[in-house]
Amino acid sequence: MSRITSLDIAKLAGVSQATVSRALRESPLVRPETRQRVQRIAREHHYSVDSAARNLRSRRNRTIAMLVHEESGMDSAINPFFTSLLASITRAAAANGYDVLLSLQQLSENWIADYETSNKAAGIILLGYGGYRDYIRKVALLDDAHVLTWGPVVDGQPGHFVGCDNRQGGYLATRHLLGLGHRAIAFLGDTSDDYPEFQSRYRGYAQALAEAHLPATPNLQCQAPASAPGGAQAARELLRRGVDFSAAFCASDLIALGAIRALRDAGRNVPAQISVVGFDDIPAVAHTTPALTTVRQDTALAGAAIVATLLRLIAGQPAASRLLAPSLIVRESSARCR
Amino acid sequence: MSRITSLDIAKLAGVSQATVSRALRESPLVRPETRQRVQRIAREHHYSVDSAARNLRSRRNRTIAMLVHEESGMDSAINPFFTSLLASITRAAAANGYDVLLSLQQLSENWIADYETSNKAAGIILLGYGGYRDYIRKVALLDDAHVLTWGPVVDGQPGHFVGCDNRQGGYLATRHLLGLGHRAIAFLGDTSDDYPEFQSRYRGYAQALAEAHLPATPNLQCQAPASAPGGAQAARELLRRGVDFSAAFCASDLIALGAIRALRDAGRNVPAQISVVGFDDIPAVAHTTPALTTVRQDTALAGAAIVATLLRLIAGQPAASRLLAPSLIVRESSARCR
DNA sequence: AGCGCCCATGAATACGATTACATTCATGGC
DNA sequence: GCCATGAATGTAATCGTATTCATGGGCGCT
Repeated sequence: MSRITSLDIAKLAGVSQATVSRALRESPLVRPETRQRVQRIAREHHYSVDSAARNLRSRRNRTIAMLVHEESGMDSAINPFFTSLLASITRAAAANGYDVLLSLQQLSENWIADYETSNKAAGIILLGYGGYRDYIRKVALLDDAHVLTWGPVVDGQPGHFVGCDNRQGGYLATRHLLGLGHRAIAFLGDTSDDYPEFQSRYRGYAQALAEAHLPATPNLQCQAPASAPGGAQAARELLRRGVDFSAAFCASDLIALGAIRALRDAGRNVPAQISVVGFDDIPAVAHTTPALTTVRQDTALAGAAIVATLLRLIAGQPAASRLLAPSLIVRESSARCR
Repeated sequence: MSRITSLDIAKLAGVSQATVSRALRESPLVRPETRQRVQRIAREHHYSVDSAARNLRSRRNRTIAMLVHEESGMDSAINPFFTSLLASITRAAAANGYDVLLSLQQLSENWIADYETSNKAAGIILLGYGGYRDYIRKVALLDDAHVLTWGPVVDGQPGHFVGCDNRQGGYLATRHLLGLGHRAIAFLGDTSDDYPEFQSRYRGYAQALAEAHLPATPNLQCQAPASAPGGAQAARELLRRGVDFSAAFCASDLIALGAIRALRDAGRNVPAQISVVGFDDIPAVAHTTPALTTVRQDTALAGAAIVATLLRLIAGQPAASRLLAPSLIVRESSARCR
């Protein structure tokens, strides 16, 4: 017994296969009465269009691929921030009638071939490739591909981007701490070229300090890998240096969690003695003790913007890169400076 | 200029299109020399097989769909535990040459039609549908579909399942607390039929108590929605009752985070006065203060088991449901009873 | 009444691969 | 020396739908 096809439905409905195809696609070419009858019969027989045949014949494709960058040595966790982004992208795609293909990728020369050339997806979203600017540039130059990258928008760089205004986020966080009376504010995060987002956050931090006529002391800045252990290590390093500080702006929530950890272990109370601000607003940090003050990237908005932009690219329309405004979420980990 | 096809490659290589197809599929029918030449030419021209045509003609499909249940009113976060499961499933699928289609679904009558009937995927993985047993049963009876559910295995229930041994997890957690000298141990979690996993965890809890000749007092049990606010609310309710307890086993990490929150707000120190154990080992809880003692579900193993089982189903081979053993991760939130 | 036009539908073809079947050529056994 | 065998490749049918082109019938207009 083989699969039921549109031809079977056609026979059952007493029309031609072409009419079935048209009826199911809501074509105005078919009489409403006929359309409804065909649709009813199709439904009753649990028929649904074979997407392979449809894609082949129509030379179109309602799927987008989400490639999440996977560090080679990394364990099985996706960056928690990406989780909610991923969810909202999926939702936005579904709202536009698109399916989402998920893939965790290490850097590889030919995934474009694997996805778009092979007609598996009409477009590609890159998550977490921030540190691979050269790579993205190369991809952007393949103009038969539709690629959108989540990440920092850099003027003059080829390619299409949607990202958070990280500089603005860093600025908001630091202004918040300044407003609480803090003057010695540390920055924890990796500012190497591998993390352009962190660089922008640092820039916002420095800008806020400059506006308050404070120098961005190198002593107060500490390289931290983007993880909780990294944050803990950086905080310990800071304490070891013996510099005085009453607040820390951390380039990610995970760094902040680790830092709080290390500070408490060293007998410093957060926020009573030291205020801490994170970045991302991952789900857990609203419920930790103390609940984390952080910068929220609006993932629902981001997902919608990403999908909308990619669909424009796919449709061949011009699409501008976009920067989304983050917002400050004040919770308990930041307090007035003694 | 149209897409490059296998026919173009055939002309370039001076062979027939059929030979190209065979060469690219590593068929032993084609002479190694020819095969390599064809492959080289295909590579040089960035050719890759059109998956729509391939799927159509071969009536096969190397894609599996992951349907994550989405509560109607829920905000944009996927249950954090699913994130890592999702990652490891994707990884396991890729290792077997399968792509993964991700979809967030509310309950709907015809997603089977949408995915498998329409030939978008060869099989379906259900995540988070634990509370919809009737639904799953109905799906299981459609034997032209290949559906695997992550969730509790119930004897005699139709369908295929891979899940964590929740009872065993609850048992381990409770034994751990008993071993620390606790006698009044609370249970926080929704034990209604909507959460069969939580029911099992509760059963393990009750079993451990019984073995220690302790009753499972209803007073010590508190319904908590599966979220941090739910956990906080349940903890407050428990305090309001005025029952004495020195430890709490929470049915999920989020509940535990909320409970710790509420306990601290009420002036009870964790773990000095009250020990708390969670369930899931979501990424953040290793780094909170205090770091959470919890039951870990091995997601890497789970992902591999899920994919392996589903592929057996797709291949038409018999596949048994599986229960995976969880393990206890002792951190700081549990301490010896005073 | 006759002409043309549009609306609804049918017939036929094309999408790009996989695969059953046919063909060719060399080899070996007798 | 001839036929059977098998390896390597070519030919052609086929997968299920979208779409182009052809067709017929009803309707308005003169």
